[in-house]
Amino acid sequence: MSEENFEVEHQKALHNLKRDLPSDTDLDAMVNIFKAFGDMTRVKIILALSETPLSVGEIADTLDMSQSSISHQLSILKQLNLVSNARRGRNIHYRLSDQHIITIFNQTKEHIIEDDNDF
Amino acid sequence: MSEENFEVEHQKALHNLKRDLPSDTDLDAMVNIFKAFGDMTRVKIILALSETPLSVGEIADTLDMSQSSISHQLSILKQLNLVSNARRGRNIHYRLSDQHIITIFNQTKEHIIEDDNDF
DNA sequence: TTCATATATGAATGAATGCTCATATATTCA
DNA sequence: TGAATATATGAGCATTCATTCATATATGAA
Repeated sequence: MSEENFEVEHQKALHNLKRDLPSDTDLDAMVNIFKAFGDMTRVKIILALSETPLSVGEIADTLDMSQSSISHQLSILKQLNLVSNARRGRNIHYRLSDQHIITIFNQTKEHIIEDDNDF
Repeated sequence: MSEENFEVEHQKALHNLKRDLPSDTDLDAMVNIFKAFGDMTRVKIILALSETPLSVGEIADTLDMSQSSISHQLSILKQLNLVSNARRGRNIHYRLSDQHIITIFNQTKEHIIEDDNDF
């Protein structure tokens, strides 16, 4: 494409952008999910749950963190429908609510790996 | 699977978890990328750049935000190799450095959509 | 070189957020 | 029912972080 054509196309795209960009309301759900993924504790919880359902105590044990902290984080993940829970005898077991989550994690890992190849 | 077998498998998985969970160092890169995605401004920047390369000023204009704010956010995205830049005459044009990013966004959108179907 | 334009950057500030501590709630077992 | 165990929750605190403001740097035009 010629330089002039690039400019023309660029201006067209630029003009449409402001109109076409999703609104805050539309993006909110996505941003909130990424916020949830942007914390080491929550990522570890998710990775653990991707192996097997776990009780709050088991997660706290596995991650060497307080019961309270894990419970707080689980409530955030639950509110976003990233995990679900169910009582199982004396405990409450949490599980991933959607396998998409792991796909997203893997995709991100791939991005990082390709990045490292730049050296 | 019987209840007893479930318990046995569960205990095995639990035992392996602590050993197999990636370390903070391993997860750091991923968490940082998700942190970057967990901000409305940066998400909008990325969505805009997915349409066409843009200068700092054009992005600020499109998002109705200050030049300084956009520049700060771009420097974060650049440090994570999510965008790259190149001078183009008087301006500096930024572009997405990897199409993976859009794939991740779309995957996340799908998660949200499936979620909504629960009602 | 001098002026104008585009971008980057450091400090300051207010808001958001993760953890802890104390405590409330809920379930099981004796 | 009462004690023990598991989980949830609210307040407080320290930290992180996004934006603003002021200013520095860099390029192009005259």
